Amino acid sequence: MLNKTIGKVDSRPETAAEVDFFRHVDRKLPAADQIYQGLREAIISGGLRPNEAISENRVCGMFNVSRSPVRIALTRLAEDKLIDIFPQRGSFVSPIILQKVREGHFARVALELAVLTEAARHWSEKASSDAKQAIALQERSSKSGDLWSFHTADEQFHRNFAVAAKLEGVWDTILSVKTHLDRVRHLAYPVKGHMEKVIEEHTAVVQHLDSGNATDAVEAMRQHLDSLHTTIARLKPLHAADFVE
Amino acid sequence: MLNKTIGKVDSRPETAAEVDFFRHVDRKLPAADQIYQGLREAIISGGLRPNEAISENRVCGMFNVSRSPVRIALTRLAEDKLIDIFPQRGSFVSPIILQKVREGHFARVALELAVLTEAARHWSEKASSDAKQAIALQERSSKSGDLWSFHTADEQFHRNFAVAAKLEGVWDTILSVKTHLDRVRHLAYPVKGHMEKVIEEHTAVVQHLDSGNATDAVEAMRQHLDSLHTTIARLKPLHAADFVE
DNA sequence: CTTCACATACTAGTATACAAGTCTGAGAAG
DNA sequence: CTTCTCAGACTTGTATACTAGTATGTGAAG
Repeated sequence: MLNKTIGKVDSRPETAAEVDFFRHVDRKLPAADQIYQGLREAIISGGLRPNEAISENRVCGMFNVSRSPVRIALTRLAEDKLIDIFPQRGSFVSPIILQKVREGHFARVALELAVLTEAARHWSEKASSDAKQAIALQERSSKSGDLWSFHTADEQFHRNFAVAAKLEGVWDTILSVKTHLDRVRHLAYPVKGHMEKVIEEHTAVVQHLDSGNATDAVEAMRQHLDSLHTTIARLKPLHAADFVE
Repeated sequence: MLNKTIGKVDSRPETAAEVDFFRHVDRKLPAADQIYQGLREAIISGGLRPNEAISENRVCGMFNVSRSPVRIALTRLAEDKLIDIFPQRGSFVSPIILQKVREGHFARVALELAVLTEAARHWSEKASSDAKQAIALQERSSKSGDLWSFHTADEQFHRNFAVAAKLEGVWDTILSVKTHLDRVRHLAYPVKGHMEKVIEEHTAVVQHLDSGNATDAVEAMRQHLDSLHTTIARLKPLHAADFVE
């Protein structure tokens, strides 16, 4: 089925990033979606580094597909500002743009606090147990040192409030504004004690909600979210080459 | 340059919507972007109606291009939830999903009020005159009855606050959450007195800011944004076939 | 008349071919 | 050695060909 072009690309040696992150796509599902998700995770988690060249043909080799689905995926990543496409010149992983991180943080705080206020009005046994389950998952990931599973459990925790507020669609918006924060966050995870601190702050938010104190829960969440600011200040000098603005 | 396939499609009669909204693309700029923008405007403004079939080949005929850039554009529209793609079955303009409208409204209010609060802290002569200029533009569009230019002037007015707050990127987020609201809004414009009311409310917000009263400005903006709720309640029975949920 | 089988004409997903701009390096001219 | 030219190997953008799944209408069987 695949012609010589694919065969040639497939037979060349792959870089470490490609071996670690990418496997052949499931042919029963749309290839473009799998490529988009795979590249997105790789960029956010740092497997593909800022300013790294990422030509369409290279991605074809990573996933063993043609350029058609690859182009769809790259266009979506460009819309997310995770890559920059320069026509006839190349495509590159975006640097981490500090202005975008600031704006993403601003939007995330506004949305999450509004959602949390609404979630407090609908707080239930189920919402509480779902939140605690997500925290337990983070504790396991923290002990085993699995950064990506800690990250997904974190998202599950925050997403719960949107579900509880019956505003699940707003979570998709939060996810998209969070994108550039997450790139910074993944630089912070290796820091000793970071995961434990996050778990403590999550626990505090749920305790306030369980005791019916919405105002304190919102304030605890605001502090939790704002702790990213100090993280950025600490990381900026360590990764100057990956940041702009 | 173009082959017989395009020629054939090009020679068939076009529907009213196609004649009104679509012209050949500018070959100096990326076709996919122009197709995306053109279709997006057509869907939001109602030129392409909810549930209308919109196959890739049909779009090829509208813009006189091949399927490659069309697929890019349709994929992006699907991500915006403006169309639904059913593999091997067809693509269709999404119905107006009331849950998405509610969630979009919730997110927009949270973001715009946060932005406005920040803008008030940086309020300046220039910001004030820019806002008044956008209002003047809306007055002209209102008198001439140009719905789309009224809409773009409305966006310019709201965008000003993001610029004043030095959070221009947040406006892009507001734009994307606004999408489904705008589809409803365009059904509302023909209502007598609607545009005049919007202009009054905009004027009130600027007056509060000019007199340094941030709290009143935020409250006036909240009322302005919430007026959409009554609009939806009024429109829902008139367009039941276009709405779901 | 009803129902089932199948040819046909769609659909979107994927692969490939071609177009056109950009960078780079080799080699000749000075 | 320096500088210019140009061929060739990239890049993304666009067009076309092919794959496979789906809807529909026609005609035969009952």
